[in-house]
This record gives sequence, C-alpha cells and structure tokens, in this order.
Amino acid sequence: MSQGPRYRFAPSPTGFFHVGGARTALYNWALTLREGGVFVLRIEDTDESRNQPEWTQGIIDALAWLGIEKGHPQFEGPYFQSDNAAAHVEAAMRLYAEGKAYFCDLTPEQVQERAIASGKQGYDGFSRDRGLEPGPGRVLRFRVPAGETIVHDLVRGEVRFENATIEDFVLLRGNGSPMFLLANVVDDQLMSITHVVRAEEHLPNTPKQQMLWEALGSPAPTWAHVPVLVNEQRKKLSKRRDKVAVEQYREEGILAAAMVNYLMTLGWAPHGDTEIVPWQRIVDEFRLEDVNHSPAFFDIQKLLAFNGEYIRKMTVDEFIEACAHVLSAAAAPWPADSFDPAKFRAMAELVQTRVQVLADVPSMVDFLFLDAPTVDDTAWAKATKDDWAAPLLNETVAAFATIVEWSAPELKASLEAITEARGLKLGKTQAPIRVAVTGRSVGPPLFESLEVLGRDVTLRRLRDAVARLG
RNA sequence: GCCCCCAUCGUCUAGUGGCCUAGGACACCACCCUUUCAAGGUGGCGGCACGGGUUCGAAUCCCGUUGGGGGUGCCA
Repeated sequence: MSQGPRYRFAPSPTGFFHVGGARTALYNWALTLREGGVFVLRIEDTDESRNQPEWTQGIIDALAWLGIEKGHPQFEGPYFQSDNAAAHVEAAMRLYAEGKAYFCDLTPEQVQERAIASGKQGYDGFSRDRGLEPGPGRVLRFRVPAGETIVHDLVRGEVRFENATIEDFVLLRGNGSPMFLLANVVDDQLMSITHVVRAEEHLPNTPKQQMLWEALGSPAPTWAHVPVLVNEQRKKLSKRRDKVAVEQYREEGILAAAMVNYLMTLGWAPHGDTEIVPWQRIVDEFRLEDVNHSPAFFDIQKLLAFNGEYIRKMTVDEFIEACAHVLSAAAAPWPADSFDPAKFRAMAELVQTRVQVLADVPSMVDFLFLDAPTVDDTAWAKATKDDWAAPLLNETVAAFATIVEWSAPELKASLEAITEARGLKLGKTQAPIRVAVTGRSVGPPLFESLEVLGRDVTLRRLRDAVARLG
C-alpha cells in the first residue's frame, strides 16, 4: 500500500483556540490536500489540570469552521493522547530495559540545589550510573548520548545541536505518567506520522525528540518549524495579553475565508501581486520551503481589510445570509419581533460596502427596528449647532408631509429645494435630519434610509427633534 | 547564564548574484467621485540594521557586530 504523507496537528486543549494554532493547522491542511496525504488531529490532553473538555470541542468546532473537518476523506481523528498512556509507558520501559534511560530519585528541589552548588544550570546526570530500580517518586530520564544531533528542517535547513548542551530529560514523572516529549514521539510513531509541521517554539525540543525516535528504533519524521505569530511588542501571541481566540473573531463577524486567507499570508505569500486569493490557489502554491523565517505580526487591521474585501465580494443574498447571526434576536439591539427582513433586504446592498465585520451591521440599520433611535449626543449637538437647524427641520417636516411619492429621489429633490433656498449644501443640511432620524452622524445614504423607514416614522422623529430643540 | 532561531517600507510580504532607479498589500497623506460615511479611481510618502569580505557584479553568498525572538519544568 503506497500512501501519501501523513501530517498532524496536535493542540493541547488549554483554552480558546489560538490563531497561531489555526495557522499551523492550515499549513498542515494545505500540504495534506496538495500532496494527497492525511491530516491527523490529535488532542494532547495528557493529564495536566489545565486541560478542560470544553476546550476540546472548541478546537474541533473552530477547525471545522476553517474548513478542516471530520468527514473529509483526508481528515483523520480526533485521537486523544491520554488514550495511549499505556503505550507511552511501555515505550519508556523499553528504553529503560535497553539502558537508554535510567531512574533518578532526586526531587526538583534537589536538582535545583545541585545546579546552584555546581554553578551549572539544569540536571547534571547525577543518577546516570547509580543503577536505580523503578520506584515511587522516581523519574525516568533519557540517557542523552554523546555527539551531535542534526535536525533537517524544511524551513530552516540544517540545525545542529551539541548533545552535551542537552540534559538528561524526564520521560516518566515520579507518579509514573509520561511527559509530553515522549508521548508526542510515541504517538507520532503509532500514527505513522511522516511530517511534523509546528511552531518554531518547538525547535529546541526537536533534537530531544529526534534522539527518542532513533532510540525507539525509527527514523525521525521530516521536520518543519514555522515562525511564531507576534503582537505589536514583537512577543509571541499570548492568550492572556492578546486577542487570539478564533472563536471571538468568528463571533464578531470575521468570515472564515478571510481568516484563512489572512492567516496564510503570515509568513508566506501567493505568487503575483494579489494576496486575496481563493483557497484552492493557496493549496496549489503553498510550500514549506517558501515560508519566511522570521516572526510575523498578527495585524488585526489588515485582517479587517481582508474581511471587508470578502464581504464586498459576496452577492447581496450571500451577505444577507451571512448577517443572519448578528441580526438574530439574541445578538441584536432591537426587540425580536420588530425586525423586518424585507426592510433589511432593502438596505443590505448599501450596508455591504460600509462594514468590515458583520458585527458592524446592526448599528447601520438599528434605526429601522428600534422604536426610537439611540441618539448620539455629540452628533446631535454638532448637527444642530447652526441657527438654521431648527427652522430647517420645521420646513422639512412640512415638505416631507406633502411629498406625493415617498421615495429616495423625491425626498432628495425635496430637501435639495429647501437647501438651495437657504444657500446651503446638501452635505450640511442632511446632517440634522440624519441625526434626528437615525441617531447618528454617519450611516447608509440618507434618502434611501428614509424611504425604507417610511413616512410616518420619519415625520414623527423629525417632529420629536423639533420639539427637543425647543 | 546556556542553547537555538531570525533580520527587505510602520506592518505583512515579492525578491533566490545581473531583469532592482527593490515590486505588491495593509496603514497613512493628497486629489477625483460624492447626500454623511464607505466603496471605487488616481497619485504620493516610505525599506534591503551596521561593518567587513567573496565576485566583473550583491537585498541576494561568507564572517563579525548590533538588535529582536524562542527555549531552557516531574507544562504542552
């Protein structure tokens, strides 16, 4: 049976799904698709109190949103690392039996004390030749061989590590449970992984894992360490400080296609002068050899720009469909039963070119569904500061009341007449009307808005404004 | 401290020794369009960190300096 490469994505469920993880997953996925391989999802839930079951579902859902889904013929999993604990321990004991690992009874504190006493950092190999048997509280450490470990990395090239600089690391904890380094390698072997594509932060772990692969009797997989994503301070994106949750972006109305496209341009770029390209083109062109070596800043502003482009690329129907979530009762600022799909449809095209994320949509049309507009005080003050404001509003009420056909062109003509008579510009005179009716100084084109709103409500709001101005 | 990685406009990138007077995108600025705001169009600002080599020729190769980043757990 000849089969393609087997990639894998192995997140640990310790919080919301991170955009950095999403990018790594996408890299693996693109490669899997292009090379006709398999993408294995493995949840690394090995003990650790930080793991929560709900995060696991979050990862699965977020990946599916990005297009990496269970059910696709090239998707395999999810597997759970904790299910393989027995195999991890078995592998560790094999290494012990072969003399490639040994037990040590030093506590972390004792290791620390010895390090301070000797002036050297880390574990000094104290128990290497003490011939300790397994026992409670004893950890199993890997006996790092002498020599040099050369890692062949698809994005970095050849990276050399002097084994003498690598301490005898722990394989099994004092309580007998396996550590990440070991579990990760054993699982990759069990799952016949051929390519390990992960974030650069794992590069220092790689020589250790490569030694483990060899000690366990298999040739190491092909490695590739992609640069990390950083914040404006050029620090690795962190869950605590930065806005990194994929779920949150999704909630705010970032489109999956925009997120995917943007993430792929971090550390890499499609050929040609356009960065906005369909996923299929990314699959066709993406190569690890072309991935940049330096960290990339996750620029939300640029993500928003991408998203705006994707929104504008949609048909009106698609846009309306995509807005369903932010317009729904729970998310919207208006009472559930006052939403009118027909009115939104009438405004949709005008809204579409004015938003960068779907979450911006409600504020553009809320005046249509709210009983009274939420008036922005600053906007109101500015729009009504001129002495012509009040008389103009009065005059407008009278004119609008007698308009024969309540349509945008008619409304525009009507206001234009009033405006010219006063020697003003439409840009000026529309301001108090806009604020009076919609509550805001900016929004979709005014006359179209009024047309959709209807004569009765428009006049009522204008009269309220006149009254308010005293 | 030790180990490792990295270095093109503010940001993301193209660039793999001559096609570079370094291209595009986001942001920014100006103008056009215009009923606000957008969108769209046009133009502009702006970069190969520094110093040595190698070469007829270096953003591209080598060395060093400086500056960033990552790792250094009985976390993953």
